[in-house]
Amino acid sequence: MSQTHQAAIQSVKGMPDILPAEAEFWELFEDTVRSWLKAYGYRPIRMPIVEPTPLFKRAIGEVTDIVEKEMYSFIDSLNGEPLTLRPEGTAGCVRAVIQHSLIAQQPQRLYYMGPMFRHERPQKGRYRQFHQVGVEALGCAGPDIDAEMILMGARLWADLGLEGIELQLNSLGQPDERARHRAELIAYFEAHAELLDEDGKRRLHTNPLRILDSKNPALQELCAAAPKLIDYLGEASLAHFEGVQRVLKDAGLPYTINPRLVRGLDYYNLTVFEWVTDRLGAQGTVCAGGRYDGLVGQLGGKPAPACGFAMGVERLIALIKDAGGEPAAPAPDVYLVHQGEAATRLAFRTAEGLRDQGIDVLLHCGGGSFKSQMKKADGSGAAFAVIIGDDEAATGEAQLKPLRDEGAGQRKLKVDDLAAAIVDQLIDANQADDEE
RNA sequence: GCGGCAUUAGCUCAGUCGGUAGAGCACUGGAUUGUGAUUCCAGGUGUCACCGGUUCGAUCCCGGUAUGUCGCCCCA
Repeated sequence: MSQTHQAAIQSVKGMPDILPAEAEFWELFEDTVRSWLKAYGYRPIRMPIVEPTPLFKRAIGEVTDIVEKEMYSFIDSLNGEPLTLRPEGTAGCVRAVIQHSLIAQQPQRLYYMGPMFRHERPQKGRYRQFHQVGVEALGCAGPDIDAEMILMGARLWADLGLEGIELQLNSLGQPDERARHRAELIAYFEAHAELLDEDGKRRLHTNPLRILDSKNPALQELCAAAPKLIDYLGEASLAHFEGVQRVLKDAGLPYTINPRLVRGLDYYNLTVFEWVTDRLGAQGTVCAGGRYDGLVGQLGGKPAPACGFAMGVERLIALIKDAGGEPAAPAPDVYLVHQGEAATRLAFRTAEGLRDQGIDVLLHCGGGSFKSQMKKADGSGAAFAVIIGDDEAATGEAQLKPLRDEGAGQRKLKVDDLAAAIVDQLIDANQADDEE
C-alpha cells in the first residue's frame, strides 16, 4: 500500500456530467427533436465549438453582457490567435453559411444541437456549459417564416408532452426605428432621473429598455408613461408584425404581446419571441428567437434576411421530468449466463448468433457464481436468461429461462434454435399486452 | 459578478446541547455442490466537502475555500 492518496479532480464549476440515467432523457429528447425538425424540412449542420473571438464581438455586440463578461475567450498559445468557446450558435452558423456560399441556395433551413459556454454564476437551469438546439432559416424576408418558426415551437411542446409554455411576442422594428426610440427613451428617463432607482440609473445608458422591466413598484407609473417602441415603427415594420400575428391567429395559437420583450443580442430586428414557463424558477425562458436581417451582411456576406431561434435543452428536459416523462428503460432481450471455459466459448458464439437475428444480448462478463449472474440477469431487466454451463456446452445446448413471465418454464434448446424460440415468445408477450 | 441557504456511507437522510456516527435502500457473500425477483443470515474506517482558528478534545462553534441550491444581474 505505497500509493499516496491524491485529491480527486472534479469537473469544472457549472459544467456537470450527464450520467446515464440523465442521458437517457437527453436521447429521448433528441430523438423527438430530430423527427420534428425533419417534419419541417430542416437539415443538420455542425459547426466548431471554438470560433475566432471577433466573430462574436461583431455578431452579438461589443457592449452586451455576453461579450463583456461571459465569454470563455483565450489566446491560442501556439499561434497567438484570439479564440472563444461559442456562447451561442447563430454567429457560427451564419459564418459557416457565408464561408461555404450556402446562401446561394435559398432558403436554407438549418439546425444544430450542442454545447454553448457562458461564464455565469450557475444555478438550476443555467450552466456554464449548457446545450441548445438552434434552428435557422436564411433567405426568407416575409413574416411567413417567422410565423412558421413560432408554430414549430407549439408543435414541439405538444410532441414532448409539455404544457404551460406560453408565447410572448414583440417587434423591435428596424435599427433606425429602434435607435430613434432608444434616444427618446433615454431623454425621457434623464428628464425624470430623480425618480429612478439605483438599478435604473445604471441601466440608463447600458440598457434603457431593461428599465421598463423593473420590478420596483415605485417605477411602474414612470415606465407606463415612457415612449413605446411600437409608436416608432414604420408602416413596413407594422405590416410585418401584423403578418406574423395573422398566421398565429389563423392557427388558433394564443400569444401575449410583450412590449418589454427585448433580446439580449444586438443582431435582432422586427419579430422577436420567447416561450416561457413559470415552472423553472428564475430561468423561465425555454426557447427564444427572432429575425436578424442584418447579421449576414454584418459578418461580411451578401446581405440576406434571416430568422431563427434557440432552445435550452437543460431547461426543457427539466420540464419533461416535471411533467412525468420517462425514457423507456433500456433492457436487453437476453442476459447470457455462462460458467466454464467451454461454456464461455459457446456463449460468445451464441450471443453473436442471437444479435445476427436482431436480438439484444447482454453477455455476462467477469465470472461469478450462477446465482450472482442470475441476480444480474434479473437486474438487467432482460426478458430471458440464457444459461450455458458445462453440461449444455458438451451438447451444444442452452437453457432458455423466461424472467418476466410467471407461468413460463425453463426449456433446454439447441443453441441454433434459441433465436426462433425467443422471437416467438416475445411476439406472444406483445400480443398478450395488446389484448389487455 | 452580488446576497441567502446547504454539504454526514454508492443513493435518500437521521444524529451528536463539542467526547471521532446510525437507518432504509443499493451492493457482496451464504442458507440452496449450476439458476433471479419473495424469505432468512452475515458484511460499513465513512478523510461527517476541503483548509485553518477556538478548545484538553471539533463532524458539531468561528473564519475562509470548493461545489450545489434559491434570489438578483443576465440569459437558452
